[in-house]
Amino acid sequence: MSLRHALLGLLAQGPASGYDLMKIFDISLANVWPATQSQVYGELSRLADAGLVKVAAEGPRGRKEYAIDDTGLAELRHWLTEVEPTHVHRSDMLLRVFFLGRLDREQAAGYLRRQAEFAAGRHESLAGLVDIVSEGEDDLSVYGRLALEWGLRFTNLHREWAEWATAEIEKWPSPRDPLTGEAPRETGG
Amino acid sequence: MSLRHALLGLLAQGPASGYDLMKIFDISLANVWPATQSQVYGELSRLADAGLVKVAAEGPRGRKEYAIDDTGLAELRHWLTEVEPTHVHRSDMLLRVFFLGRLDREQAAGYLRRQAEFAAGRHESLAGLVDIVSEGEDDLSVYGRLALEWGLRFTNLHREWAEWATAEIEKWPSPRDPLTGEAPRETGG
DNA sequence: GCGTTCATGTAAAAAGTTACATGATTGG
DNA sequence: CCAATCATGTAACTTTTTACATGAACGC
Repeated sequence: MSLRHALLGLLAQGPASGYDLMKIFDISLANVWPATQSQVYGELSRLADAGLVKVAAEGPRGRKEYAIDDTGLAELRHWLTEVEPTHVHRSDMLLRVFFLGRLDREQAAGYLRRQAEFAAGRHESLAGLVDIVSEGEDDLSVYGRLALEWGLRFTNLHREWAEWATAEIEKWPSPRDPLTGEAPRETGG
Repeated sequence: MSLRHALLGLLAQGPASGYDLMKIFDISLANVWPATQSQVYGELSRLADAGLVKVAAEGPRGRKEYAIDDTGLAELRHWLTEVEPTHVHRSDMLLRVFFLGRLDREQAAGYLRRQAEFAAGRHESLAGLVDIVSEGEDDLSVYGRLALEWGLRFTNLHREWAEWATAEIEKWPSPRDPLTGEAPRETGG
């Protein structure tokens, strides 16, 4: 139920509408916990039903400003201090790696090279965030910078690993056909 | 639809039952794409309905051995070469980091220290896999070793980052209360 | 007036989790 | 014969994705 806690965490900074939260989400939390508009609005309703937040004010265009309640704050604190992170990672990028043996060596190396390039680009775009985020002294900015540092290290690891893996593959001499040196599988199925 | 492709990828190595696949999953793919028994059996049925795999043999205890079809192989190759990885990461561990400002400095540092320990433990358990996995010369082992290297680097990054972040927090002098040096928030809500 | 931004929702489908249910076969 | 392993499935629920639908208010 992390989306729920993400919303509680943001509302702990101060009241906000679903629309506001969605924007904050997109610029700050999307890298660690993406959420869609439809999810955010739905979860806010459920949060209000459960009494963890309440509609503190209504504005133009049906705007509802939500504020966190004491039960919400307690739940947030409980989640932060008592609930072990799940540490479940899914990566379709790494999943593909297991099956790279279905491709010939060049294609497999190409895949990894593209991953290195992707990671380099992602690293640059995160690096561009550093200046923007370095201003704020609010909790979200201060702690967000720790998460950003994680992102910089991660994208760097990603690139380095992919470059290493590319080189690794390229130095294997077509392992399954030592006699001819030919690649065992070609593009056509 | 990565689960589908994970199953196709495993079946590309040779025929297997849902039960077999589940075991292979648990020891090799679970770190990059966890799946439950109920998901595997369900997806195999759908895969068979879609004509990407077929039941090649039936054994004792209702065992169904699935084999990949040409359409399945084509779909696997298409996924490997044409479909961009989504690069969507969810981490409730990092999500919590954004909200660490709700805790006092010691609690926040404690959280990060626990993450460093967790990562160290995970690293050790992956390192233990190296010997086991270093034998196989089949595709899954050969390429799985690349993924394992990723895991070793990742857990190492995780630990280093968490240690860095702990130190970072500990050197902040209760930033929101420079006059008294007292922590601005205490444990009680 | 008109385009942009603000603002909220619903519906359906896909994916993933948890729990339950059932029973055959094998090895000691 | 009995425990462990093999083996498959269903049901209910939660979470996430995608698409659609609607309209008010603001600024120029």
